[in-house]
Amino acid sequence: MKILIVEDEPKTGDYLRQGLTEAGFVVDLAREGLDGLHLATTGDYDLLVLDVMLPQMDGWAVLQALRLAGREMPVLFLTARDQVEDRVRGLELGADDYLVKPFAYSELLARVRSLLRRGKTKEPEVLACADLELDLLRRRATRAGVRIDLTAKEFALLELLLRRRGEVLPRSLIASQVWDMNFDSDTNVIEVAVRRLRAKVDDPFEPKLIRTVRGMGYMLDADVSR
Amino acid sequence: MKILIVEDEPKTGDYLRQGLTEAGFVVDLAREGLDGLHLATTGDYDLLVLDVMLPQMDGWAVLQALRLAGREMPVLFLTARDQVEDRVRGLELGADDYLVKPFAYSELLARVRSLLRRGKTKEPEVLACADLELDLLRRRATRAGVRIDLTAKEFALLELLLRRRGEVLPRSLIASQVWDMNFDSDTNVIEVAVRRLRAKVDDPFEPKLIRTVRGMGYMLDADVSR
DNA sequence: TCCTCGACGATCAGAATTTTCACTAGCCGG
DNA sequence: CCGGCTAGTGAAAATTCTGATCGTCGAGGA
Repeated sequence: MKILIVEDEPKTGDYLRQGLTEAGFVVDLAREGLDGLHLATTGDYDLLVLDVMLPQMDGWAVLQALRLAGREMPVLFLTARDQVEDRVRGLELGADDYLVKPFAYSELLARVRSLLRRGKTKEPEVLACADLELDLLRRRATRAGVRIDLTAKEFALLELLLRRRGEVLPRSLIASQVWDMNFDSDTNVIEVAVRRLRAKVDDPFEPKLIRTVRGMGYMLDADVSR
Repeated sequence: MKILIVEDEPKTGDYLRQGLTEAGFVVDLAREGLDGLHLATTGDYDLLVLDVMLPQMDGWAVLQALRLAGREMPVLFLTARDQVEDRVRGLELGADDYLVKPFAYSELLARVRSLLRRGKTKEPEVLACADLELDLLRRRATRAGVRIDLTAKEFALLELLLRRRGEVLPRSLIASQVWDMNFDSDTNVIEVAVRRLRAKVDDPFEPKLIRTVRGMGYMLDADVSR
């Protein structure tokens, strides 16, 4: 798998190159937009990692030119915090996913792998259940059209519940997914987290979506039965 | 590599078995102390994962009997939170490392690998520099004999600094090790974390050990030069 | 059927930790 | 000596965890 990185900032560029190389990809790195565009149109890359902020020719311009040239490989955009609007703009131009700096290495790998796996077929970037929606790209939730701000843990928990909607998720699973923890033990972080999530997502609305399954775990479902 | 787990609590047991199996180990699981002891003395295991709390025959008893029988394989003890005293007791009896429940999967793997790697040769479990000591097992720091309580992040940071004592650690390295983050960006978490660590570890003492290397990063050293 | 007990989950407030933000101080090159 | 950049600082905000207590469901017995 060949990946092209277009990133002017040396540290980030090296970090990306090293990280992706270690993960077994073949990586090229362009330090500025024009070089990047040139390489991207000539070379045979499976994925492009593209910084939004570039001197001279910025990320959008590169992306636009690339698409005009008929190149359809998936593109992972790197954007700085508080540039969420960039994302929307980029999405319209045909970016495939976003990563907000600073980001965790595990996050980077996950996105890259996901993009490569699905190729051009975009996987749903919005999870939904009844009137509850979770936009994975914008990292934002909505219920009945009302925007809901979620913290990292809340987001992770809701994402898990939505991805496995209709299934009962045992605490141990939730713990291992959301906390990377083995739970045995004497803490009730999960209950508290569910409480917080409910307060935002269920309390002000009907019907209640997060259901407790006694002795088993939690389930998210729009089912009206009983 | 063959590992024996002795754990009565089904969830934890299954979690451990599954986790270690997936990591490529051959795993046996005993549900109670006596079974565990029997298997451990008969079978040919490279490592024992032993819960402290067991019905009938508890972890210490198993360990003791095992050592009496001349079995010298490394032992990883599982203890519940707030049982730090258990640790001391276990250490005296010849346990090799501890894991406090609940624990992260990554933590488990790290400990297991480390124990297997070093075999019977215990690697230093206390890092030190001048009169500053960091006890990795008890997760406790000490300076000039004074005990210092550290938070998770503080501990991780200090451990990193101590492990690479005398080296200048660039921010990007610290970020990737302690935060698993790519830093680019506009936050100063590292500065703040260093500040907090200094407040505990350096402010009340002399000489100052954590040095700032302008434009480069941070370094921990007892060097008196300049 | 109704009651009681015990286990499990819910809830809340407070504490601890971590992050963000705004501002200050210090170093370095010109 | 003057900016301009880098690091230090303090305080507030945000998030997460802990611990205590309360409520509720359901099994089993009266």
